[in-house]
Amino acid sequence: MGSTVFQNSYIDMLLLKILQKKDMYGYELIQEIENIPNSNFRVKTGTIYPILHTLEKQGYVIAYEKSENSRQVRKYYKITEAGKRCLDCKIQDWEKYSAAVNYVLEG
Amino acid sequence: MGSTVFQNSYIDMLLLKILQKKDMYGYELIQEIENIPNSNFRVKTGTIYPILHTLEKQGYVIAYEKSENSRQVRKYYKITEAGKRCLDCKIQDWEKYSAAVNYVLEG
DNA sequence: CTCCCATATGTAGAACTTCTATATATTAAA
DNA sequence: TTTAATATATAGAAGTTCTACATATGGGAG
Repeated sequence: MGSTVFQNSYIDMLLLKILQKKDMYGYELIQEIENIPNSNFRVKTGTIYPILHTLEKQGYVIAYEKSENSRQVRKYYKITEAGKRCLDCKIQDWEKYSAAVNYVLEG
Repeated sequence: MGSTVFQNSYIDMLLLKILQKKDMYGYELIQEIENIPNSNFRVKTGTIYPILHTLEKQGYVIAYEKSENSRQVRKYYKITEAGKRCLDCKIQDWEKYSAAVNYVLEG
């Protein structure tokens, strides 16, 4: 089955994990990721919006629009139960992957 | 500059790290990676040989042919000083990356 | 001896993921 | 009023890995 271990940067996992804490809109997620301390992470809009659309198609998040105190409408994303299960899988994959990499580095 | 944090699966790093321990040929490296315990890593010949050729062009490894006790000629790869410096950089990148991912997962 | 499988290296093209570049619209500040 | 930050979006390029195939040697089974 899917041993696509080496074609996975775990952005999806990070997005789902962040959304597990609270609903956010795309632009907010970009800043959240770029503000991870000591990371220097950079995610482009051309990366994140398509990923969010895909996660939505897969049923891992649900999108809804919300306008706070003005006409400005933002598209919020909420993690679903399926998304939480998917997140658990991806976390397991990550732990297995990072443990294996660290095994080589320490061996 | 290169903040391409999310397009790096660290196969190069693993190869260089393994070659730091001892010289190996391509097929041997594949088995070495696939035998990492609890990893399920799978690397295809179509992945590893081009990467080795690239590492060679970059001057991070040197290739030499060796035939042990028969006509069978194998292409061994040896890490260079530049390769060792590159490895140190990649390890630092990995540690930064994995620490940041774990920060999100634990946060 | 011959067939098959594991070993061993290699390449072309597909597929997937992320980046670059651009477009559009709103809001706040200079 | 014009600039920058906010906010979403898409097309096409670039980078990385995978699939599939080609080729060749060596060892074991029959």
